[in-house]
Amino acid sequence: MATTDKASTRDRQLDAAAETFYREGVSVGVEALCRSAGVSKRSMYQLFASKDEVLAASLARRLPEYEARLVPGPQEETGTPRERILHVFERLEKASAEPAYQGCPYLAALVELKDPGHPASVVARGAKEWLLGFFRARAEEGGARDAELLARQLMLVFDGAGARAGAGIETLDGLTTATVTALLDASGMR
Amino acid sequence: MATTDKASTRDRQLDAAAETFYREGVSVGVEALCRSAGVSKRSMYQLFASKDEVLAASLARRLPEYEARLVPGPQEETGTPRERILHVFERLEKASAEPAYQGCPYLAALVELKDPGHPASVVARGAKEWLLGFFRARAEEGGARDAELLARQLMLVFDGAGARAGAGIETLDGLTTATVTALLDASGMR
DNA sequence: AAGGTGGTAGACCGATCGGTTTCCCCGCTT
DNA sequence: AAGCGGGGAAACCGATCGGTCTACCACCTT
Repeated sequence: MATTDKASTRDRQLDAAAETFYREGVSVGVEALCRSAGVSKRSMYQLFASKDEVLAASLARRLPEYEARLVPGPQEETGTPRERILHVFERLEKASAEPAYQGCPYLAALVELKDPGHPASVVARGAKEWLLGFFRARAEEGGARDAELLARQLMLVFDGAGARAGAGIETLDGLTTATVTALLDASGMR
Repeated sequence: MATTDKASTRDRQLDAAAETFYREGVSVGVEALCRSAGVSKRSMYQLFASKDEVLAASLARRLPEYEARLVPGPQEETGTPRERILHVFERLEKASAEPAYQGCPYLAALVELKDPGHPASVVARGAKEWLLGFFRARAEEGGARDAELLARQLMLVFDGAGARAGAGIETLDGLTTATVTALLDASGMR
């Protein structure tokens, strides 16, 4: 049948790979990757040229879902710009409370692969760029005095909170929302 | 002579190891570690039980220097609490401008070794705890409304900025000092 | 029923991992 | 000068790395 064609097999492998990479780190072995996907090495290497490509593709595959979780309505502008920004951090705090939380997978990939030219690093930078752009757009809508500055400040808080919560040295119950509120107020955003 | 006794040999190995771990990541091989220290594996394993121990010891060895760079006078309270906090971020921004900057080595270790029980993770958590304590003490001295909250906010900014600058996706010229100033003002600190 | 076809398990490859051991030389002691 | 001990180079160990390939099996077509 058509539901088990190449594409969906590929997607299932990428979903399993994304979860395994996230749980174990990017240095996890190909064997473990295949085991978690329930597929043989031969099959995986028929779809992907290398482990690096699997990593990059698995990060890319999660991107739409990642973005949709932080920003629910892509077009439907639900709420004020301020509310939409705060919503991102509420989702972050919620996610970080889960026991399996390990921090933002895109920032983790950038840190673990120190190589900026790695295909997965390119994907990860794209994810960060997208969120920065979202913050900047909302900051402009909200009339911040310096939208670019505010957006970069919010990224600092977002990535700092993700990294610290993921490392288990911070708990974030209301911490980021309190911080972001202070920064929004200081920026003159309504 | 006494200057080339066990202790100083050990320290030289740890200094070289710290630099190599920082440059290459914690997954660097023992062989490269020995090469950079100019010592054979045999000698290194006479001083350290395992690579994990070398990593933990090398992070611990850098700790006093790391702390002194962020907080110049340990006892001599130079400047107001606000100035002393801002000084930390000025040093961070200065360090992050160097081309070899890779982010805070302690946060990187926590992210790369996902194991919180790893001896190096314990050292790294200690480094983070120390800075948090410094911020909290200054926040109290400065009369912040909620010193603990402010200290945690500053750690968010510190680690977020270090991670992003280290990953090469942020530049930090004045970004953290502007952010911290806004947070200090919002906290009611004088 | 016969003959593909595609995917699986897993052997296999050379390289490298962390760690141990052998061999040998070099410098110190007496 | 003879002997000793520490350390460097490198062989070596079993395990694992990323990646390839063979052997087989289950199913689909005709």
